[in-house]
Amino acid sequence: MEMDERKTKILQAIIRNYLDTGEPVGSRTISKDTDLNLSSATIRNEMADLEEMGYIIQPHTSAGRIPSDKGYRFYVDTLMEAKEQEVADMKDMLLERQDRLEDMLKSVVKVLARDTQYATMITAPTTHLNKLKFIQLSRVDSEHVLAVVVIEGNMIRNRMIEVTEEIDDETMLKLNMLLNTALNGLAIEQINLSMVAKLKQQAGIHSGVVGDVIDEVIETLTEDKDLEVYTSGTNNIFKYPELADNEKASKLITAFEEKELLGDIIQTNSSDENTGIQVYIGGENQNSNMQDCSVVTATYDLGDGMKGTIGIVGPRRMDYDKVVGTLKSIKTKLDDLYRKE
Amino acid sequence: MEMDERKTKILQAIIRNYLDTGEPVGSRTISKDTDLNLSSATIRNEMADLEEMGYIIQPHTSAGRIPSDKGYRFYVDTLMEAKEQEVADMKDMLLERQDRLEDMLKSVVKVLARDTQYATMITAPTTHLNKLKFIQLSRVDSEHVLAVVVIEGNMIRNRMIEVTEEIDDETMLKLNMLLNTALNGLAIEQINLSMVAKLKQQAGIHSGVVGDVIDEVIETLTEDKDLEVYTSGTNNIFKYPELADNEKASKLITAFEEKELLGDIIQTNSSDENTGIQVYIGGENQNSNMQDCSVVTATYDLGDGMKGTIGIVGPRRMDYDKVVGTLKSIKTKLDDLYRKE
DNA sequence: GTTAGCACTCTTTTTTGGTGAGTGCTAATA
DNA sequence: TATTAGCACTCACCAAAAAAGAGTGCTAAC
Repeated sequence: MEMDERKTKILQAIIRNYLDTGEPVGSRTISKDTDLNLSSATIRNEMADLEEMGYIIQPHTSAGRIPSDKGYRFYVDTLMEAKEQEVADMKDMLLERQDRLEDMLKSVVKVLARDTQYATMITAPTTHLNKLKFIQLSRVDSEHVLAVVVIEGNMIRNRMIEVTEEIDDETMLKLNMLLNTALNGLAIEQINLSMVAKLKQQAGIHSGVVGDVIDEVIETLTEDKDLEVYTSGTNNIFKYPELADNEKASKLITAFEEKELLGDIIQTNSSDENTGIQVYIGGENQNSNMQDCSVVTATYDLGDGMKGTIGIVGPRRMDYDKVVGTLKSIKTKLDDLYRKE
Repeated sequence: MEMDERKTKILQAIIRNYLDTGEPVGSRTISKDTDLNLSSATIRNEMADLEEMGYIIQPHTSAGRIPSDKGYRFYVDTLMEAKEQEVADMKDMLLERQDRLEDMLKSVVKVLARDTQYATMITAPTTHLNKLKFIQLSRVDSEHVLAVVVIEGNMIRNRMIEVTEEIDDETMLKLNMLLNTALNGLAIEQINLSMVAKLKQQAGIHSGVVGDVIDEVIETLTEDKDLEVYTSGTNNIFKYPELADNEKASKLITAFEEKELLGDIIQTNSSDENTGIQVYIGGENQNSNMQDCSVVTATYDLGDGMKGTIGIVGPRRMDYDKVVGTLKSIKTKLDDLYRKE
């Protein structure tokens, strides 16, 4: 059987209606809602076909139809009209460009959650071309040396190192010189054991400190395991009965608290290169706790290879048009924001 | 009417039983469960008295009794036997002393949630005697200067500052000297406007940079607003029917996501000075979203005035003995841990 | 002071029957 | 041949009724 224009129209009507109401939609409704001028009986025949083709499902005999994952997929891929959505407040918020990236991200998810009424997550950007930019060792007190590591994209990490030996100012300067000269501009692949050994040797009695610093550098460069994730509007899942029963809600809450979702997705990131937006519908989700949800993600890019992901999680019958539109709009805003510099 | 030994025993039996089952407990049960050898009829009389005194409540005629907040309070204050509880895994975990405080805290809440089956939170320690220990300015590239601020207790903050003017190494050194000499060892109260003005003046054309650094210093010293909070086991609330209905769960989830609870509590911190442990039962909670919960908090102290709070949130009928015991044990472990140095 | 006995209350569960939305199928229609 | 009217049938949903159970308060006896 083939999809023709009339079937498409009917499917679209069914999905639109279901997105609105959340109730199974019957033949009579469609007969009245579309401009096809067909009786409910004819619609029923068509609906039987659509069901056979796998686009819609009947929850039980004598109920209307609801879209299947395949149906939603068809809708998202070919029927949806995602117009860019302005997000209230967002513009002002981004213009202020809060000086702490962290605060900015927190605001974004918060506003996004309030605007869409779904649960939202965002990952802090991680760079994947990780090059070491700068190392600074400073003596804080007689027992502590502070190592500050800055990588391309101005991500900063600190490590307080305990030292047993006394280090005078001059030595400190030398160690700084030594480390910066040797390591600056390098990526993780370019740092090897013999290099480390040589540096330690050059540091003489301070090889311990140098070793610790290098450990920190390596950790910083390879770090993506504990990527920072901010969430907002988790409670929104209770607005959708299909997610709100205890068992499902519990799983979702855990997934949000553990911030596991976006990590999973980023792993398998086959994000659409054109738009940077990806839609995962119900069973399409890898994560078993998300099988009853749809997830829409957007990859944002702050330049310098600093990329992060925004995710919106809602029920299957989420308002894809709006969500995709909103994400598109935010994505471009974020992309532009830092690129302008 | 007065509390006598028999009433106490009966009250204790009622509470113990209710903590176990979550069902209203009837006179017959108590008659069998205690060693008083009294008939259910006698128990009924006593229960009527206990109700009159406000220690127990009858949800409806012809149901058993459940403890009131006052009843729980009596139990916690005088009946409970909180024996220190070993937490499985915890010992090993702390011995390893993960070098990142953050990871350690995350592990603590996680283990705690798994062990108690309640929802848990922990705040990163904040020092309240905030003295500036050390400032380090470094040139990262031609447009960026990195300011690192360390305060007593080795809390570190970074700020990347954009500069328009070129700054050579020597000037950098001078600025560092200037700032450290002027500010080190000071608390927020000791930094005043005229001092800032003078510093800026001494910095000449670099007054902008100095101003930014001082802003960051002030922010760091006063910061306690966005105190870091880690949570775990939020989903545990679904294990207790009295918290699991959608509306209540939603509120709780939000409170956890927004991390508002511990902040509230820390504000009004009248923490028991002897044990550092505090119990808030139902309506005793300030936070309106928590009126159906009990919260047990412990203040831990890493020395140098670095204090943080652990919170365990569960239903009114939480296992106070176990929770208080566990918290005591963890608190002492944390207190000892860093003090040993 | 304690207890047995009993009527009474109130929740919870099960049963029952009715209602309505929606379907699939058949036969008539354009 | 495609569409439609008509109709019997299915099934979730709701409300009312009935039954079961747990526990109480009170009275009278011990």
